[in-house]
Amino acid sequence: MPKPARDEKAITPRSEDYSRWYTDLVLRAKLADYSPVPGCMVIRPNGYAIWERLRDALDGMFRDTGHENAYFPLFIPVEFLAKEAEHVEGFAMECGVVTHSGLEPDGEGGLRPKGELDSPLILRPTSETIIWHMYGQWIESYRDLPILINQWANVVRWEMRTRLFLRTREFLWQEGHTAHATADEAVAETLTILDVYRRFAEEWMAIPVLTGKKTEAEKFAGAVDTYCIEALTQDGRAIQAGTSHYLGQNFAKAFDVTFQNESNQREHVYATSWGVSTRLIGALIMCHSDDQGLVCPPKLAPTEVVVVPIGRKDEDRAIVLPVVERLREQLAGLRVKVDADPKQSPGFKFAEYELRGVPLRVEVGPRDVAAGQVTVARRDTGEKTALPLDDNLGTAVRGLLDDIQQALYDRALAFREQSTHRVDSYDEFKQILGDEGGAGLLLAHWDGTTETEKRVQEETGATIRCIPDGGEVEEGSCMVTGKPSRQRVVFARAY
RNA sequence: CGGGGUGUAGCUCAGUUUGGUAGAGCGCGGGCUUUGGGAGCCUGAGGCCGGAGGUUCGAGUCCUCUCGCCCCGACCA
Repeated sequence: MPKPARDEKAITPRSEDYSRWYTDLVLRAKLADYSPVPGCMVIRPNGYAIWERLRDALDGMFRDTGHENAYFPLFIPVEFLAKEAEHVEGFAMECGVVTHSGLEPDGEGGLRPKGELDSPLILRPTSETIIWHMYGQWIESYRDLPILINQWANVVRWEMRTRLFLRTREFLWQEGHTAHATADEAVAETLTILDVYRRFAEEWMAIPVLTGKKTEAEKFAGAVDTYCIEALTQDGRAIQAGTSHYLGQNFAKAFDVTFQNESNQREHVYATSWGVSTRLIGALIMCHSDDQGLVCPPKLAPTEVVVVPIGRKDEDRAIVLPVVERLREQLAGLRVKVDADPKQSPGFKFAEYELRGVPLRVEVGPRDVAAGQVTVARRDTGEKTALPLDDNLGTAVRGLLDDIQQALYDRALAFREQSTHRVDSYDEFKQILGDEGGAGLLLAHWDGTTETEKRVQEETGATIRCIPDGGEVEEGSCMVTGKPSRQRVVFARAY
């Protein structure tokens, strides 16, 4: 059944099907595309540009906190994975494994793997094992510590159910791996990074996040403690946006990495690891965007301002284009794109740059020039205002970008607050959660056992997202078992 | 791997009931007219109808086999 032309050009509205809206947006905004290999994605220039901004900002923050970059290989000997018991259990099932090298004709016009490797290699699902193998060779004394290394890399996890940016079989991320002489120092490192992640989410992505500790069931395979930043999407689901792990001496013991301390005693090294991935782009989309497409915070937007000159007749262009040039000078230093392509209509361009999430659009037409102004449209609110074409224009535009950055954060925070519920009984919990879909964050008492946590997950689909930091001590009783609890934890359905 | 669905143009799909020249919308190329919210008209290009076998004078359509993909269940940044 043919729909009206207008509908065919729009993406699926959120109210109709949130998950289709998300996929439509990613594809139509040309952020990413499906790959011929199921579960993998191609990150297209529009999406990769966001990743680059995000990466560069984080990279600066890592450097500011004393870290340096390095690169470890994609291939890991399979026996490395076996060395840390919990780690194996967590990752064995989702490892891609390389068993052959070379190809030969299969006799049917195709190719088949040729030489079987003596020992299979795994594609890193994360790099703790190979890194700790190397650290074992690099660390002898406390004088070699700490080691504060980060790497930007791809990793492979053979997931069964995938979604663009949120869960793919190969994804890009950064993984920090640090080695310390004391537990205190390693824990401090874990928390330093957690704070970097929190600040990054809030200040760059304009996403308010909860920070906290994961439960035993949710923590990283091989960690002593996993800390996380957890965000809330518009459809009321929690999304883990970053994790920072205190690994204790688990990997040092597995790889026998020891150092001599100042009193000449041998001790196992203390470790941390921490990471954020291209999933952040998924979180960004789900937190801010609307039915018109991507809404990108100015600080992360590859293009902050798009200038659309209006009018194709030569006399119109003669009036408009000089003004555009003047604008370009006033906006120097900002990421500005001027789209003067005469083959596309202004209306098309408006819709297109809204789809792509450009925070601010400046329209310059003959009517504006005649009135000594330009028309400025905010992506976050859709609001159009006229700005006088004078020497303050550059300042005004910069001010608007700052406003948008702040407004996005404020809006997301208000939404989170309004979507957070304190619940005291399991009945109330189930009622608020409903049968399916996101239902916000539920703060409830929990008895601290994995059994109860699993039961809640099986019965409601909600998981404990974190035991929040700075949570007030409040004597209570577990909503399920009635056993004592001293703090509320955060439950939600999650991505 | 268990349950359900679906394969026809780049995309979304009609056509299959009742076998008879391969279709529409969007997108794409060219031309003219257009330009303040996804422009209009004209004109083109584009298909091994998932694959193999069969029935038939004739198969997108009927029969058999096969393959791919999608959705739902166990895992997950």
